[in-house]
Amino acid sequence: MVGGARPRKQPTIKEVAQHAGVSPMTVSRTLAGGANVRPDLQEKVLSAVRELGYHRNENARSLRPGQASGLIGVAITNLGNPYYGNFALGVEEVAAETGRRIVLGNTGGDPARERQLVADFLGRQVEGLVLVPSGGSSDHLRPERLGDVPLVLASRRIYGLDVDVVLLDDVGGAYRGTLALLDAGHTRIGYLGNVSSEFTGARRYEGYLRALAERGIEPDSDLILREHAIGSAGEATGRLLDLEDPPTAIFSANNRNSIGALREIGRRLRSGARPDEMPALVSFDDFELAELMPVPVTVVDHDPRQLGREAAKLLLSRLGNGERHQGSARLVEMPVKLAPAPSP
Amino acid sequence: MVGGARPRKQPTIKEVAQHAGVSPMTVSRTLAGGANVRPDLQEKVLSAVRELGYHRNENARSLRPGQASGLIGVAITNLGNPYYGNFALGVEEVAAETGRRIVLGNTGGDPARERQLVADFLGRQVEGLVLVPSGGSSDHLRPERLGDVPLVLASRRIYGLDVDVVLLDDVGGAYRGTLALLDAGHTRIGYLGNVSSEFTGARRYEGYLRALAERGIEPDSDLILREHAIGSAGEATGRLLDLEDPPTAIFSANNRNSIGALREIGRRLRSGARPDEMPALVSFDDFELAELMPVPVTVVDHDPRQLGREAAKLLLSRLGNGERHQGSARLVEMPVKLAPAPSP
DNA sequence: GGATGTCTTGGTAACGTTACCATAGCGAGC
DNA sequence: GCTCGCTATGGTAACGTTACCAAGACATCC
Repeated sequence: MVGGARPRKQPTIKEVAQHAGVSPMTVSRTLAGGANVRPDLQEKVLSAVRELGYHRNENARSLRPGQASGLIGVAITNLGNPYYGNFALGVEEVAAETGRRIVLGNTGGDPARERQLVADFLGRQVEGLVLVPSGGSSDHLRPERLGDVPLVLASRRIYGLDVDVVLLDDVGGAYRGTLALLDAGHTRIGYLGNVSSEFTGARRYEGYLRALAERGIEPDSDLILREHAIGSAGEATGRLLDLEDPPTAIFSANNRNSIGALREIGRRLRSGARPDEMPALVSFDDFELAELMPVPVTVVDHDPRQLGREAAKLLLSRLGNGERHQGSARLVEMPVKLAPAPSP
Repeated sequence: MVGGARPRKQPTIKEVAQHAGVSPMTVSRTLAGGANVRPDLQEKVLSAVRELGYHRNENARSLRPGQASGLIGVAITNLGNPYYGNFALGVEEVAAETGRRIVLGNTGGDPARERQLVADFLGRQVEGLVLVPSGGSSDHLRPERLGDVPLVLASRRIYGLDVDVVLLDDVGGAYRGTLALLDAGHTRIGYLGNVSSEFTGARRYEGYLRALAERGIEPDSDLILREHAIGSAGEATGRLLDLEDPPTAIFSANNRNSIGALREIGRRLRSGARPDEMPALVSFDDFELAELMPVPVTVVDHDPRQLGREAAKLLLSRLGNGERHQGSARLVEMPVKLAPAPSP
């Protein structure tokens, strides 16, 4: 085993041709399906391919005019977050169904990094871009910069940019989640807001307000914590619970906030607080084992993978055939659903 | 806005050259750093680049001999799982630090899909491969198939394949987790096994057995459920709890099993079971809010992102400079740690 | 048998880029 | 003034691939 054959560089079509005793064109034709190539030659070619471990050089292939690269550029803010992981998975699946691959970049929410990634993707001749925007300037996404490469935005839209967008039904989900608390008899409902994404944060807040308004309840600014300055969701929850007239329920606009809130609630219960003093919780974003929590938790559930699939489908429809699909920008809102909540 | 400029195809270096009134070579040199190009021409070139929105065609660039593609192929089993999402993030980060990008494919654990992805990656001239193997034949990973493209395996190793591997310290983690239960006075410790990955499953089982052996406890086959035939972790937990002499603690070999076990425990508590009748749990794989669970949960915590970073570093070290790093295969085991456990 | 058509094969050029070579300009040194 | 050396610029070829064209082989049909 030791000192075995040196790794060889990838063989070219020329070498395969030589090995099979035919011209490169015959190899090319065979690999393209074998039309108008004698079966015996095809076999010779295919066994040469197997023997040498040959793979067509896709980069060289995509160089030829009219040949697409088969790459989709995907830039998301945090791959480690299961939400975006599933989103990327959805994009990957749909891309794979058409034989395409994704080049993936993590922006970490940094606009500079996003610009860099987009430039790199364009250099790699991606056929399209799927992007979870990081905020900041959107100059690098203007049509004259992207040329003929279509773009789909996800989770967040950029005003003034006329491109396809996929979003969750943030407003509807927050509305229905809040309404569920109101229907259960709660009238003092805290709002735990969104630091990470102002756009979805604003939309979810809108849903919360709409539900309150519908029941004629005036929003109480003491109960609404959506500032960036808040140290953590746990701390914010503590502030809500320490109010003179604390909320009996909390609407939490995202996963991170929900986890923080539950941690704080857990701390207080361990310190001797009575369970019926603790608020019920509605969480935008699902999380596991919600049913085992010490307070009733309702989740606004959604499917980020489906969101990714939808984004990819929008993108692919813009690639279509030769002539670009020229329809105007579309906005897709994916439905969310309330998971059955234990009564408060 | 409507009927605005048609999207143009990506400009070429030739068009930039024409626009700037120089030759393509001067453009190329300018973009390569500008050595031996008059400053005034450089400026002309750069403004033509900006004006046309030009990006170098990396595919064409990588066609030239000696030029690397800057792509790393990454194939994982399930991007939606935060474990693999974070793993991929780690690989992406390290790749990005050297200006490389990752092409990502999801195998879904399907060996055929894995073969297909690897072939595609090779066709795209990736500089290296990072793979979470799906099992099945490994013919497509033999050195003569990969040529000069280095491979790093993660989470699972393939015997007979002499390549770099990164693993968690599965044995040690399971050993220490089980030992913690023994130290807390448990003697009947159930084992909830791994369906998804036989390799890590076997290693974790080994750690469990080692801990028992060290304390002179004979493993009881009634307490050990690691068959594929088990319907679900919840059902398996039910079987353990329904034993005449049920375990007072359970070691669960992965996240999925832990969640299933906790769901079953939750069901029984809601049906009136007494909390002190329920087993303590040690879970290999962290999960959020473990501290809020109705039974004491200790987790064997680890950092999949770091695992990904390590995998990428091993890979990059094989790329090094011109001549391939020829050292023999390395095996890296990433440390895990026990999260502080509430006493049982 | 000759014209016509179909099938098979190979040569050539081009995709976008840059290493290499050639050339021109210019200042320094004798 | 002539060479030498250096800088700046451009032309050419090649990377691996395949569309297109040309040409040969062979069968078909009148």
